[in-house]
Amino acid sequence: MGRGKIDIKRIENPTNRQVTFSKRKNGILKKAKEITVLCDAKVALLIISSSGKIIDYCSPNTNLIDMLAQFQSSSGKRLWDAKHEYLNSEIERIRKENDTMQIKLRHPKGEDILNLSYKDCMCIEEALEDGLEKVRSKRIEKFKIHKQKEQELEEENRHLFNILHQQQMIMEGNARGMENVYRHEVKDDYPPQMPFAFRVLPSHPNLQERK
Amino acid sequence: MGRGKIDIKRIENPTNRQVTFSKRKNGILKKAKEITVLCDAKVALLIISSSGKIIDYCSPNTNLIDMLAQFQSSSGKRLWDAKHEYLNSEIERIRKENDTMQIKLRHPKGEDILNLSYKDCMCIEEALEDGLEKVRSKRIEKFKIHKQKEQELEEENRHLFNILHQQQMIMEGNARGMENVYRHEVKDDYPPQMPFAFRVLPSHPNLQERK
DNA sequence: ACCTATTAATAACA
DNA sequence: TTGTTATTAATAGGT
Repeated sequence: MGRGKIDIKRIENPTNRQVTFSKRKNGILKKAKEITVLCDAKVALLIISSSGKIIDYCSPNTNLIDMLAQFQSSSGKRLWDAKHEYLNSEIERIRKENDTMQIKLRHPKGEDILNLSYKDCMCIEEALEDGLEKVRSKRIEKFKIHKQKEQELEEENRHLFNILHQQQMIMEGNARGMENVYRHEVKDDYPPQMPFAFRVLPSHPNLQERK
Repeated sequence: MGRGKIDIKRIENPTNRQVTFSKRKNGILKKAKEITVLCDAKVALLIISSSGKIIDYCSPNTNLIDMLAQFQSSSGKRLWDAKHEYLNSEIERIRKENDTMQIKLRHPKGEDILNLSYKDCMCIEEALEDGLEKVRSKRIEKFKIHKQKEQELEEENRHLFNILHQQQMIMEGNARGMENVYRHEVKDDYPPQMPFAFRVLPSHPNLQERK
């Protein structure tokens, strides 16, 4: 059909091929639409040209997913089922792992113990004793570190307090017009308008546990 | 094209519709094959007749899954991606749950403790003390039950032993032709050929823990 | 299934 | 791309 018969083989001329693709694509699309209407059929059509252009069609009374699902279930061929099955089995596997852990998490709380064997019961008890000992020793270790830090901070505080006190003595003396005996030892120039209590606060913040 | 022009509307005569379906189906299939060869295109075609017959075609240089995947990724339309994404997110969610539990399972063993806060450390220690107490009391409970069962079995064993011993005395007496004094008290008739030791075994099986 | 008159599709060209 | 048209291909209706 056309000005001459053609062999059904790849059209080498790219322009020609492109034109033929465009025309025949329309032809197939038309045929697809016709068979759906004439014969009450469902058609899904997907064409990808050599240049990568994608044309798709699906009968209006259905959709691609449904058609593919129907194809899959009735032909037994796998499209996405295989992957779905894999993912589902993976979920089931992890869920089981999860359940096992859930049970293991209850044992240290003393739950679900009675239906265990005496031996398993003993194992849990021993594990708890062992764990308790470890936690306790580590906690004590932590406590010692905190205590040491506290001592260091107190020391530092005391030191800072002394320096500030000294400085304030000088400031106050200076304000009254007295001789500046230790001027060279102090670098900072605090405004002397502030009352003493607001400038020196030897409290102990940061010794409490954060977070 | 044909002996007369037809309107593109549903063919009501079922036989006619079926025949037309068959012919046009072949026509579309031929066109699909031709465009693949002529234009170096890829075609996937799925036709389902009104009676449920499924016809599918896919260009030989590809396959349905690849074509659909290509369609999916380039058109953005969801075929199976949506479900895959859901399943994947579900897997991730459960995995995270899992990881959290893994960590929680390590704490009662005294692991991963040092990077916790002092407060959390104390919490774990207290939970362990509490759990240990519970497990221990339950274990003791179990032990008491076992002990009681053991006593009962020992009692029963003793009783059975006594009966058997009595019976054997009678048997042996009988074998020597002595008078059967307690014949009416014993119902079972043991063959007296066996030596004493093989017949009575007052050992204590089943008192060990099974499983 | 096959036949064939008739319509539909399309190859080549513009 | 789109349109035209000579020519081939598809197919409706009948067997």
